[in-house]
Amino acid sequence: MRNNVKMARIQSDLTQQQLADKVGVTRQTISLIEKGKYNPTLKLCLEICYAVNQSLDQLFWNDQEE
Amino acid sequence: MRNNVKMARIQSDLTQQQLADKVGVTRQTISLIEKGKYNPTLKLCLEICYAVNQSLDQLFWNDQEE
DNA sequence: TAAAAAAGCAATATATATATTGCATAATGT
DNA sequence: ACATTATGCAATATATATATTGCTTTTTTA
Repeated sequence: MRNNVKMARIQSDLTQQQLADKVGVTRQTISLIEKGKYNPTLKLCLEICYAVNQSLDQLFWNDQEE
Repeated sequence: MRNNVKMARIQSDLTQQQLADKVGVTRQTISLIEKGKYNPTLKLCLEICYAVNQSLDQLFWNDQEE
């Protein structure tokens, strides 16, 4: 579940709390997603994309690992 | 929750059941996702992408609706 | 046009994403 | 150094994604 949320958040100059508020979840949820310990829903992924102006592929794409 | 899963699945010449088997969920889950009545997890979205050789953006991107 | 296959759909059960609270640790600024 | 802010993390609670079963309706094909 690796992703680029943390990098994109920092580039957007947002704290975890600020991003959480923007997308309507708690700070913990953002923290766990950044750490790769959560499997977020598509809706939340999209909201994070909108919040930091990136696409799904930019933030969440992973080549298929065997 | 509109998406392009149904189109991509048909282009890949797969039934709902075959796609479900490929990605390890039930036919119902695929059906509801195609109908836009589910909010799938990122992991499942990625597995669907791999199964039909498309990207997240191709299958699941939606412009932010206000 | 009838049989077979595919898809829709409803109800209930289960697994897990997310919330909540609280505290510990790390980072940042003064 | 100290105060402040940001982040990590654990435990429990809740909401919801997904499974399961079974039946109906639609689509495909012979």
